[in-house]
Amino acid sequence: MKKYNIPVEAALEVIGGKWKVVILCHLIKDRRRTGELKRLMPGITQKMLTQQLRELEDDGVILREVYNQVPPRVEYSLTDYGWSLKGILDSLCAWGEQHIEKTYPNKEDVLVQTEELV
Amino acid sequence: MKKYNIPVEAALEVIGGKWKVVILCHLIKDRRRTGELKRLMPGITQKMLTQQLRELEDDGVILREVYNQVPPRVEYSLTDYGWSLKGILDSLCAWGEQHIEKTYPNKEDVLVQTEELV
DNA sequence: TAATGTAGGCACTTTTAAGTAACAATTACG
DNA sequence: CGTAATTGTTACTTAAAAGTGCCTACATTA
Repeated sequence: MKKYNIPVEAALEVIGGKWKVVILCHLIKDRRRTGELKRLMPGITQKMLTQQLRELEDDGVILREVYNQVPPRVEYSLTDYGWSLKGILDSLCAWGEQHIEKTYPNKEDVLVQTEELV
Repeated sequence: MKKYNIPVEAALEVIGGKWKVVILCHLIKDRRRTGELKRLMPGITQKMLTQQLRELEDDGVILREVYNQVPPRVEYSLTDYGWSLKGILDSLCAWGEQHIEKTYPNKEDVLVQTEELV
């Protein structure tokens, strides 16, 4: 069984890694289907997306809903437990914004325009 | 120059990875010297510790102070900018605690007793 | 004189994370 | 009948993160 030295490590195991926080930040705004998430995250590969979504699902923070259609339609959303991360995610997003502003004079240089993709 | 799709990625670049949040959680309680941090984080190697501390220093969230002594004495502490992460770190720690409680019936099984090390 | 304690560097190896590419399933549509 | 659309799997490869072992410096202390 996994051992932690301090409790925060347990949180990192759930939302750690390169993609999970980003995925959750999108799902906090809206439920999304797979293809939408892929478009919102131009860098991610199909494999990584599926893998991260599975792990988040296993940890109980997101819900995967399959609609019986062809072509298939799968939607992801936060569970109640996932919503308990809202405070953290909001703070992280806000901190990231002001960090960019602090670090780069004009954030247009570092921020890819994604709004259009939403 | 690094490009982000959403601002939160900038935050992850500063506090992402396996160790940085843990380091910051310790420094938020107290300033620490290198050896203390190493004892508080039994899993970390000297190399990783130094490396992560350097990066945190470069990002302006921690301060490295060298005392001119032999054997050397180096102390790390949060900068003002580092303190702006307090909300996030506190929330993460709290979430980790309740996640352990939710996930494991008795947390003694997963939490290594570190209190004695402090 | 030789060992101790502290912080850290460096070269190298291993492990883990992430990326690539090809393929499956299914039905509507032209 | 062949193709597009959507989600996902699998085997393989590459890149990044982390770990290992050995080395330095130097005043103090035994």
